[in-house]
Amino acid sequence: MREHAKEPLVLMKRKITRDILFAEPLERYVEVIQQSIVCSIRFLSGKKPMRERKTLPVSFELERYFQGEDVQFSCEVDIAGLTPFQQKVLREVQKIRYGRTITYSGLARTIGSRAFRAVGNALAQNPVPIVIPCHRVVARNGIGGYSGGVDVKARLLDLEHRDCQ
DNA sequence: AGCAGGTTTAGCG
DNA sequence: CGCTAAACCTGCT
Repeated sequence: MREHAKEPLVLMKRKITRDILFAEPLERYVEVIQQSIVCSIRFLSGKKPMRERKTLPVSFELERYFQGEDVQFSCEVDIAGLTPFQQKVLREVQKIRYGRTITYSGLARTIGSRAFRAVGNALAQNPVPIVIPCHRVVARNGIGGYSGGVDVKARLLDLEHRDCQ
């Protein structure tokens, strides 16, 4: 199969920092990548022990978050590459407070749309899970989906909920 | 245009 | 209650 996809020509090489930290509640490693001021986060599936590396401010914030603390993340996120609709969704998600949840359809309503499916799609584009708490968006009858794995979502919600009680 | 998606709702067993 | 099917809206080929 041939691909003639036009690659965006981003050759600017900035300093890239890559941290690794273990999230107890998730029983999983989390990778934090930051170039310049923008960061991205993803969950690693590998289970074998890795060397942790915590240098970035956001890494320490995440560490506190995983200890059950309501953390205000300071890291700057770049969602300029996303569509206006997707940006709208993610910005709205940032307003959801710790321990609270909203449904896909409810979130769609607050941004003046009925596109609950598109909302889910937009959430899947979130480059920074947890910092933009897309796990707090749940299905009307159930937990809904999660790009990083539904079990991760469940553990995140559990972490926030047990702190709330 | 056509299709699929981190849903939702209704309809039926 | 559990399952299936159609509908709604956006984004990617």
